[in-house]
Amino acid sequence: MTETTDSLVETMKLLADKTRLTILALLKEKEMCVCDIVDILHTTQPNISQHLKKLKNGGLVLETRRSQWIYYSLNMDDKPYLQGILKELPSMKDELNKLNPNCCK
Amino acid sequence: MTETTDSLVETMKLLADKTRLTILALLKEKEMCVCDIVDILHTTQPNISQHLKKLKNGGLVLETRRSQWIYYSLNMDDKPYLQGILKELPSMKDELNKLNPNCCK
DNA sequence: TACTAATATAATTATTTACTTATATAATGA
DNA sequence: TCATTATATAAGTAAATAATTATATTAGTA
Repeated sequence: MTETTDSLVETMKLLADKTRLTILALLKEKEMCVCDIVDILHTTQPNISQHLKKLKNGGLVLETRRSQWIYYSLNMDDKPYLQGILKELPSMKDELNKLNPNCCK
Repeated sequence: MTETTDSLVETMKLLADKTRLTILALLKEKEMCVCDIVDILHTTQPNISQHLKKLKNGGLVLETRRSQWIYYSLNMDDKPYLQGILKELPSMKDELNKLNPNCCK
């Protein structure tokens, strides 16, 4: 049940960035496509794309393609301690309401 | 009950380093003085001292001086989610047994 | 097939940060 | 007071990394 210190450090590095932590907070609400996330976080698409890649490689998110959109979802399966961390973050519900209705349509 | 994202990021940065994470794993077992930690981690005293300063500033450890030694102890009071993270780390009990008996004496 | 939209990748740059070496401070004891 | 031990601080360097800009890939559609 105990992880190696090295792999835990790698996971903590993923969480030690505001953009990535906010992405995880968003995905806690619901799965989202890249354009949704770019919309909310006010940064560039390549920036989000690179952060998502890191989160995916670290096993924190899963991706599914549905036609031209790629949806990302939170994966806490093998990291139960994530729940306690993400619980600390403020709710992102307000941001979800502001989503561009033309995104992923 | 929810922290700001910024302050959570700062805490995650503190955890995203192998030396600091190992220090926390050690302090989970018992409070220790600087020379104990230097002994176990095979690095230099200034290096440990600087890591301890960061952990202290981030509120993750407390320090107490007892004559010429300064003891550090884990402080999870306002960060309950730390428990779940540190639980993932391997036990440090073996390292404690190897401690130099002349340290802090 | 050509065009557009969504997303990923590559290369560059600037910032952050861990570690090292040298030095300073603080406490103890002769 | 002087010497020693424990710890902290300062300055410099090298490595890691987030963001930007440009370009590539993939899917859908006319």
